[in-house]
Amino acid sequence: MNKKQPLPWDNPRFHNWIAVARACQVMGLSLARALQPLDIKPPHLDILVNLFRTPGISQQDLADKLLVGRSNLSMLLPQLEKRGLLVRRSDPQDRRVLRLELTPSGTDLTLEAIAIQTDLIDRTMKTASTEECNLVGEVMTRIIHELTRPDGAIEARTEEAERKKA
Amino acid sequence: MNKKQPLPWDNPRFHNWIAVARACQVMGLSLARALQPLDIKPPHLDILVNLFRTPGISQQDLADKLLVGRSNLSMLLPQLEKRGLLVRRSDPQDRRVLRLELTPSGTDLTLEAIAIQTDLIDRTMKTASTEECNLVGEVMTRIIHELTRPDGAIEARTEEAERKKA
DNA sequence: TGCTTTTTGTTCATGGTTGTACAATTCTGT
DNA sequence: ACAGAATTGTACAACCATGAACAAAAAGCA
Repeated sequence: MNKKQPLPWDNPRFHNWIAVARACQVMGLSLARALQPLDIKPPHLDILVNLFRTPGISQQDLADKLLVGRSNLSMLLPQLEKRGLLVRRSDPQDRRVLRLELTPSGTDLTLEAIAIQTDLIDRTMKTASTEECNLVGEVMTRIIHELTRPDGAIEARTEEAERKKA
Repeated sequence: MNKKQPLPWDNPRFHNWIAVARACQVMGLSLARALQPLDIKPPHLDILVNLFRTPGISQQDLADKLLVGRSNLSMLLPQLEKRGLLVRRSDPQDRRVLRLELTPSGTDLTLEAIAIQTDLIDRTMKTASTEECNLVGEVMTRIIHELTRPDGAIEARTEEAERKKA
């Protein structure tokens, strides 16, 4: 039954990717800790940064960008709105969508959070040269493109997505 | 108030790290999908692989390796044990600890899952040469070491951890 | 030995994420 | 114009992960 299964510990792609995954995990934990003083978590930061760079985006488009379910944003956004960090304005052109925008205080908080994140990344990668960083980013970009191709291994097999194909 | 906050979009360390984070996210989603036929999820795979490579490990040591809370394993392990994938044998030397070990069928499933993961990684990184992979792993390893230093930004600030310092 | 402290695993309340079901709105094709 | 399909956001139940509180066992120390 075992159709030749050599263990992959010596496979360069395999074990180096494992290092990538672990680095992401520890970076995520460190970021969560570094953001505690601002009382936000990494998912909130993702939202805020996207709103900063793309004001007026809809909840659905934001969910697509972040690769999370839109129900997730339906829970998170009202909570950030109550904190006065953003506003959800109904679009007169299409009354289904809510256009998202940072408030001034939301923009301030976002800039603070970005500074914290940038500082963490800079300190963490201080031993990597610009050329090394660019090569890493190059490899990662190819991975992302490979996995997000239309036939890629990424789309969730939900009923809604199945119907969309038909 | 704004003490010079240039936006980091052009900072090589910053934007290349963002690519790393996104690659990890899409790879995690893809792995979850690829593992569906085996009815396990990435966290289960992490557990199984560690048990495969370190038989007889205790729950606490496993939690430390995986960087998750031990209460998490207290929920997950009995469920994997009920599926017959592993056994938890009480240590006669120290009757507090439970020694974890894969069953034969657990080993089989682990090998299948590793094959699936290896295949996914190989396909995804096929455009990256061995040298590129090794450089990526090198950079990631330095990041991990930087973040897991004793004074690093990783340890959770829990009451238990605070007491340990005193 | 006795007493305190530490360690291990479990239980439980809390909060986060997901997918599904649903109402409101817009689009499509005839 | 109008009925059916598609899209947007919400509500909800299920599942996962976490930290705190706890009981049992071991270790440290007088």
